Amino acid sequence: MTTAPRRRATGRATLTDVAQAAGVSPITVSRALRGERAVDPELVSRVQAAAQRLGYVPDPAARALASQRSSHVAVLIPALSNALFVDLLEAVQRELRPAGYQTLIGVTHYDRQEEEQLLREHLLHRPAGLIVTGLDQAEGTRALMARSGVPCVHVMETSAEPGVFCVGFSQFDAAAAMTRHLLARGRRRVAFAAAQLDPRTLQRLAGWRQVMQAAGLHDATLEWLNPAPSSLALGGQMFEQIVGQRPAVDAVFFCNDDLAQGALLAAARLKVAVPRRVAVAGFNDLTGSDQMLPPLTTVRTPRSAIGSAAARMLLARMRGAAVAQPNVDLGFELLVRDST
Amino acid sequence: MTTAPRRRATGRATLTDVAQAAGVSPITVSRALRGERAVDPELVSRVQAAAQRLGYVPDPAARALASQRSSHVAVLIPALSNALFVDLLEAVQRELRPAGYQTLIGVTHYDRQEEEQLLREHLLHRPAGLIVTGLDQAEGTRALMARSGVPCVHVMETSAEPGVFCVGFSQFDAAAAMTRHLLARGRRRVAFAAAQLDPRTLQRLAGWRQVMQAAGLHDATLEWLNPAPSSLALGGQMFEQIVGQRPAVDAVFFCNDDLAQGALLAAARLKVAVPRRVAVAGFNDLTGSDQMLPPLTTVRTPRSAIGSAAARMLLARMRGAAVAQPNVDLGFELLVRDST
DNA sequence: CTGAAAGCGCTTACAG
DNA sequence: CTGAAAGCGCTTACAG
Repeated sequence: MTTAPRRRATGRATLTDVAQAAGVSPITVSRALRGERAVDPELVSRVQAAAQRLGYVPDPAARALASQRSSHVAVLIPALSNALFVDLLEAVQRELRPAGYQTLIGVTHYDRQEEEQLLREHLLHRPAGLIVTGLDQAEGTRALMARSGVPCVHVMETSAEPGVFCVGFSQFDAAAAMTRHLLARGRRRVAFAAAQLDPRTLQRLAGWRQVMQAAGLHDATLEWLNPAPSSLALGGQMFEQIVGQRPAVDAVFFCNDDLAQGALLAAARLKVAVPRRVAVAGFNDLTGSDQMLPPLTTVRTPRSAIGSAAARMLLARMRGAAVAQPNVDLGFELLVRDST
Repeated sequence: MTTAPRRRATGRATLTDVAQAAGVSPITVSRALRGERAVDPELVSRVQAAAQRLGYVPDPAARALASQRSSHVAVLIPALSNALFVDLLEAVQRELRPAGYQTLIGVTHYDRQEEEQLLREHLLHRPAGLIVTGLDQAEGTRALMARSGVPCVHVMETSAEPGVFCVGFSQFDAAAAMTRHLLARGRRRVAFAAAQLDPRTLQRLAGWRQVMQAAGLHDATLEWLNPAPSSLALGGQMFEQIVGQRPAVDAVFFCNDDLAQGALLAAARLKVAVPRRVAVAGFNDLTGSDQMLPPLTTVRTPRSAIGSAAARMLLARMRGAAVAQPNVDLGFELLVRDST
């Protein structure tokens, strides 16, 4: 017959309960359960059995207080309204949850000040790890991150900078590839239309620009940049303006699929033939792009794979393991459909 | 000249530091800062000044350990891929963050078992509050919630059940209103097309059914139910099937806008005139519905208002305040555009 | 490989 | 209205 376990106020078994049941000291239970340091295999199994029997689950608050490190991972993303980041997030959670980490989501709204403020708040909770979008943090943000010593992984971009851990792909190359595709299709006046104008959008702009310049086709009137948030409605407006004001334009490369989808809808409304009169291309392959009329040519970006890889890299860093490849480029795929 | 504050290992000032600086006991600092119980106003301001000066921020882990309650609020939603819940979430965070609570998001994927598992995990962290979607929890989930004693608010539906706190609207009434609108437009064979088939979708089905039956127009062949997740592609397929197999149908009421958007795109592809030959209606007024061709008639649902109100209600419950109205109905709005 | 001691930074009763 | 004591449930050095 086993002794009835002592229970704390909340009714949950404690480390001490397990220790008594297993006939060892609490610290041994702690070590056995965490798999830290060498513990006699026989004791380990005795402890595990006792923990199992008592339904023991470590108290995250106590653990955080004693170790000065919580079981939270903070993930900073620009927006939840962009399906891109939802995919990223789901992949991150899928890796982190089974490993015992809780994901705290911070939405920066594409604002570096808000990002810094969010980071500051999250740091108070001593997160075990950090995932942040992009590499373009404010001075203060970088300083906070460095000072905190919390392991961090950047997502969506790549970097060769030493000491920086990141998983992403080359936004520049992806945009260049799409631009080359349009030129290969015989298009000459390829406009670039962008909204939001966050760092990754500007990298795409640069990729487009370089290919256009190399082809001797670049022209400032082909750049349509709008700092407003990306949306179907804005894409429609931009498209209407472009074909209205620059009838010679024979292709529009939008920096994001929602803009391109809006453009396709506007083209139907305005009876502008796509791709006959003007080709339309997007970026990211968001939901619905394959359903458009015509289906949208776009760039498929590996955000789920990025989320998984970043989470696994972070997991390694959090347990102090070495990371063989600190800069992972997951590439992209040109998805040629009927709109170009 | 002020004494240099003692600092803990992490470099952060502690409650004791503030107490020394203010010349009071730690417990008085704790009470003064939390505004709990009566503390001499003069001491309060002295404490606040000291805290300010030392840049004191309470340690969430210590607080959670001592009080057996964390500063987390867990929010359980079915999916992040439905823009509806993203809007809800953003509103919730907007209320909770300034109040000092962190939001932990749990995605159930419309699965009651997964919901129960998620709740179980979150409960280990002793959340201060809980927001859950709908009222249709599994037995075990209900038991866990009741036993935990954690204040909870349900969202998206309404309930008259005593002891249940909820903020939402009548899914049944909203669907009934849309159906009546279609009948008022002279439509007679109004199909109802739904995916996912979660509880709220089934309530909409019931609303449609009741109006159709009351009008003597109900017919089982008008019900198109598909348990697969809702998507543009599925909406297109369903629309194609309906007009193909039931040419007499003169309206299709989709349970969600993404399905209806897909239907509109399919209609364009199939050259089915909307609304002339068949009217199309949706639900939720998601992004893009106003950009469709023709713009989609739908029901605008107040998810942001629901998120804010639910968060405020939870805030009241967490501080032990009485909630005057435990069952808040925020209504809905029929948005008649050109597709009906 | 294992343990006794101390401590993480708060809050909860219990006194006065 | 204020405080001294105890404790929340763990982990971190420090010994052996």
